Amino acid sequence: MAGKATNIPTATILRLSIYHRYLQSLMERGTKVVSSAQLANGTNVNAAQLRKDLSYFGRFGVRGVGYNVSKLLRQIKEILGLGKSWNMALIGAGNIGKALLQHKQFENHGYNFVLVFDKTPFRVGKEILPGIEVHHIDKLKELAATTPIDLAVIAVPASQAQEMADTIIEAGISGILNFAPARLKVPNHVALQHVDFTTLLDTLTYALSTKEKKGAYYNKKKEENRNTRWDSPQSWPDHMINYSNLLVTK
Amino acid sequence: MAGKATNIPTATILRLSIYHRYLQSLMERGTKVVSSAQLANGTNVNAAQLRKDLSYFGRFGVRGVGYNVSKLLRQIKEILGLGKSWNMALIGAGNIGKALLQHKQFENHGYNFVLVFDKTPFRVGKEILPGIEVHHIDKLKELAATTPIDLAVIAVPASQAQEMADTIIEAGISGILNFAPARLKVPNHVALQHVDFTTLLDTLTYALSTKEKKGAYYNKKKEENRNTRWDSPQSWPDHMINYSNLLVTK
DNA sequence: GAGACTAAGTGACTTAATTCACAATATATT
DNA sequence: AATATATTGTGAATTAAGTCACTTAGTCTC
Repeated sequence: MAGKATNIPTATILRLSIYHRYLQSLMERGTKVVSSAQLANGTNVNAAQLRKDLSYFGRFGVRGVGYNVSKLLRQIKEILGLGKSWNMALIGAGNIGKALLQHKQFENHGYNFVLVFDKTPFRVGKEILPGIEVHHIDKLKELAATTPIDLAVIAVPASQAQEMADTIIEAGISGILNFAPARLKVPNHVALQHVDFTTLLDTLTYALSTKEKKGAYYNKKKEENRNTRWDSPQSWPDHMINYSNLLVTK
Repeated sequence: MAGKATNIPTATILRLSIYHRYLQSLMERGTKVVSSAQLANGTNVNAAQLRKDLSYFGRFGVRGVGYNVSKLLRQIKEILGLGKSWNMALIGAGNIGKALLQHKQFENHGYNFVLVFDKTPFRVGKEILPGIEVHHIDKLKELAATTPIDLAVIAVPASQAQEMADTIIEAGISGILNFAPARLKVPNHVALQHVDFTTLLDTLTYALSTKEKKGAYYNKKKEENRNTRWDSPQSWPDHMINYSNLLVTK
């Protein structure tokens, strides 16, 4: 059935974005049609899962044939709300903030920083980049009234992050991408994602530590593959691909 | 039972890191003892889940009392493999890479960039920061032999990311944090995490779009809370906290 | 246009993660 | 030392996510 009202797994949305990106690269390469197996392989996903992910939203393929690349691309854009351009405010003009501002990828995808805020005295009022002035965070609500903001990106120290989030929400913004190492509390209508460097690194060290200590959490299941060498980088044999680095951030 | 060999959910490891950080802040504030309820509240997690997370590794609390902050902190450090310091190589000395190099948080947590690589001619051989020279990526294997590297951070364009990952793995490094917008394939013994800005943003726009269109995916379940106002930032009423931004990256 | 073939779509099943709810065990109090 | 109270630890129940395997519906060939 098309476009069910069933609960859509959060992970599905994330994968949709990944399919989207891969489809774009197929598009650029001039590929017209793609099968669920190919698309799944290119994004490290199970083919049935890909089909199920799409099935939450409709029927986009042709049986016996596959998916039309440009059509599916358009449809995923529609689902995710891409296609239009989104205004973002950067909160925090430090190292990370500045790097994000200069990150080309964002504008290519329709994400544009239109306002920058900080509260550190020596930053406020300065031009952080040619043509981009840093405003005091107190002006957020006022400026957001004239320049509508869809999303806010928090890149301040942990100690200030919650306070910034509250300010952002009070200004009527209801999407937040948080780079500060702190788990924010936001009311239910606000969409929130965390980018948490050290937490991700910690999961890596855990993996490395257990490998050393117990000798291969990994190898347990895959011991039979020992003879299968992986000497040809670029295309690891399928059974050696690491599907295990799942990640959850609340 | 303590320290079971049961399969430990990946999400548990991630939350352990989050508890760890919160415990550190409690420590700094001088708190000696904390209950699962407090700790869970501070990290936006269900108290039973926190206890279960810990139970995979042992029994760390005292019934009727709670957890000793410094003791639990030490034990989580032990589990995650923190405590020692980890050598990292940065692959890609562009905007993001440079920002990561300057990111103080890393050294505070025992993560140190000891080598920087790139392949862009005008960057190689230059000092990207005082005292830090950029090496050509071809030297990775050679230099990694003298300076042991635990983790590699990829911050190159998507088109080069897989190639870099292969090089890294060939040099014997088996932990990767990838900032490039591409899903990498790595053999099973390699631990991998993705930091995928646009994908995260896409999940936010999805949330915003569906809210607009269908009017509240969110409110459905929480309609009864409409009368409960959230006018006091900093402490949103519990039932309004957004627990829904789960995230998965394969 | 009949038969062979391919690949989407999906209900049923399996596996994994989360939450409940209560027994176990500690402290504090009188 | 008996009772009240607090809070952990965990088996059992629940909910959610992922995979299998089959049905359906297209295209292609002769």
